[in-house]
Amino acid sequence: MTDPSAPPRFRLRVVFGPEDWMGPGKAELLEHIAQSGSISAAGREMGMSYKRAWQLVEAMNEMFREPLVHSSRGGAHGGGAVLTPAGLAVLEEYRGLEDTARRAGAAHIERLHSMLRDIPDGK
Amino acid sequence: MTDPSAPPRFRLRVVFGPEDWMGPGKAELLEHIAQSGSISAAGREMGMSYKRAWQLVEAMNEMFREPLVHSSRGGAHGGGAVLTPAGLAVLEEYRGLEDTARRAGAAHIERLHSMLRDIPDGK
DNA sequence: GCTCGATATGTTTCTTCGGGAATAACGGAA
DNA sequence: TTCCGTTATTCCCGAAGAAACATATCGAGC
Repeated sequence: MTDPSAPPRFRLRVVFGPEDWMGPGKAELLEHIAQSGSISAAGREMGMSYKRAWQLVEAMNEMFREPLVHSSRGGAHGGGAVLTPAGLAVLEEYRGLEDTARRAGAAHIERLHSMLRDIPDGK
Repeated sequence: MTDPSAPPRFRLRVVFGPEDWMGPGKAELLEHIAQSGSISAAGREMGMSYKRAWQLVEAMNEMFREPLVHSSRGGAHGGGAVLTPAGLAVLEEYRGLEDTARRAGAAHIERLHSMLRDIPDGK
């Protein structure tokens, strides 16, 4: 989850309620599902157990009016999962939020960064 | 930590490295220390153990070039803690970042919010 | 109808995190 | 010099959550 090699500068979680929130992990999971067409493959790519990946998917499917991920069992390759239009919309909205917030707060972040003891890197 | 009564809409963590980050909890702790003049009182007010509060203070003091909290033992009332100028600066910078990011992303958040299954409240 | 790969779900084990208790140090004030 | 309330630090333990393991289910294709 927390990538030790290239740490993200910015983590943003939108909290709607005690059980309902949208954050970086879920967004990344949606992206991997969209790309791989599989929950298990997405989890594997993220170093996340299938169970946890599935739990996150279930949580997202329940918190939004329409499910974000459509999954199917059996069949030619055992099954798979795809993003619904709602899933794609939520993902893009979240990514847009991240970009917007990051750009708007860049000056603040830079100022905080410059106050650190050991600056990890100039850029 | 997660307030059940009035859930915040927005949680923002600036990650500088695996060990170094600044988030809502640390910011709130700084505020309570500034107000109460005591680490233990601040922790108590936040429903946080003294141990944890102190650990967070230590982490902040080490990650920034200058310590954010100056603490002293003994004396008239047993001791206390105050924010250094650096502490005040970091706090204000973080709050500024939060405000800026929240305002900039308000439209995105509102759109995500409207896609929820059960909208907690109209406003 | 058997196989295969992925979804779906339960069970058990393990690790991590934080709380709580216990203790020491400190220094002004009575 | 004794008292007091806070900082500082260590140790033990329980709860929470993730990981690991174990099955069951499904459906196209062979």
